[in-house]
Amino acid sequence: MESELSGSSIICNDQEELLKSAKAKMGEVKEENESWSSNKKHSHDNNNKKQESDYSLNKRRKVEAGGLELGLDYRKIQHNSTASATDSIKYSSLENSNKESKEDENVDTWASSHQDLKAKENISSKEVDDQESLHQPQVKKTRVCIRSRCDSPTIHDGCHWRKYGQKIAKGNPCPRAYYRCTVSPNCPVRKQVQRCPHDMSILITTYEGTHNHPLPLSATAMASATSAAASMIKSSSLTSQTPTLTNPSLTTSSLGLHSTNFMTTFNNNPSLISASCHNSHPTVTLDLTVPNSGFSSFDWLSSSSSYSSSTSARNSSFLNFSSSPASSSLPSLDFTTSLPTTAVATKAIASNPNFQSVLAAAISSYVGNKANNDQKMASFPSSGAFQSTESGRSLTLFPNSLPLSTSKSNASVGADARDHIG
DNA sequence: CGTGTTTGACCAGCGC
DNA sequence: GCGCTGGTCAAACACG
Repeated sequence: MESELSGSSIICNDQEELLKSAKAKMGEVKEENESWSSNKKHSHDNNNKKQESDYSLNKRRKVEAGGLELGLDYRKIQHNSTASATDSIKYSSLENSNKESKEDENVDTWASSHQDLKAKENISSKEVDDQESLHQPQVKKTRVCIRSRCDSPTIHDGCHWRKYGQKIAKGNPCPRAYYRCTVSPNCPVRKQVQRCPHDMSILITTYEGTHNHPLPLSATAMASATSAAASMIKSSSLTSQTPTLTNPSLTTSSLGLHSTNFMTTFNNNPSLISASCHNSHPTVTLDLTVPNSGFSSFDWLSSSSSYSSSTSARNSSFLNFSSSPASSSLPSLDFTTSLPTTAVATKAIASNPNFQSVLAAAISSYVGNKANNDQKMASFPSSGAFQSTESGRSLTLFPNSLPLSTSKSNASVGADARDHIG
């Protein structure tokens, strides 16, 4: 299973080589630059100004951010976040088309540079790249965004990450952290972590790339979810027909009762789903932070923590899918036209097996995590999913891409989101 | 000493 | 062309 999952590529399997060659090129360029860097620095006032601007801007933003960090002391902000819980819900459910789009823009501009490099290099990679080049020539990498309520700096997804940068993004007082996978030296996978500016309790994690190495068990659930999500988008974009489940390991039958129940509930409430469409990056987003009906009975709704018990009402999921217009979109959906389409999209997505697989994987993660939490697990969970030391959490796969005027859907799965990072 | 984080600097893309 | 912004690099630093 592990190899199976690790082999399920999210986007492109040969990014390693792409990055290698790209980096090699960058290295060359850098060497060239360094040979004349002194000239450059002294002769180009613009650069100096730019540097000062960069420096002062970051300084200013840091001051404005008031020392905010990705980590979150829930107790400190509880009243705040609780008070803003409804706001957050409103934000997510009512204003998602606009505000969230803006937020997504902030969060989802990730790794475009790699795409640019890729395009520039015009490197022919195998499998997926071939498909992408053939069918999605202008589509950027698929990304999977996970929104979760989490008081730690990042969610623990089982992989090993190394932080390589942090930036204060425009429009968000919270810093955005950049991580790369260090399980394998050349693993191209990156992730971006940022807190939602409208609800500091929500952690937005965006994944991009495909692991080129076997994953630890604890990471397979996330990998499965992201892989399936990306596969769904890919298949949706590659064919006008209903996409097939590209990851056979992701079947609801293998995900346990909760997943099945969720699926049933979800399918019985197609209105909980909607679709939105953006340009550029096809992104899948699953947001379980928005309350909704029909899922409150899940026993893995944690009530063990003061936070979760007091805020269980807002523990739910919010499911979204979006894809690039350029890559078409979900089957039977025309995101470019009118938007009673939301209802149509909702149904189409709900019936999309890939969507279900994504959902199932995500739910599986929670279920597994919850179980592991209950056991105060200290090692990799056998059921996959996240590794957490706290009970209760909510997971969100979120589609960032575009602000198409479509409204977002919500499928609630209340899970108190308190992902914990290791 | 190895590993990971912090943070100022740098670069490229994009919009005006 | 210029400035803004996001993403990345890499030296310095922290930690076990």
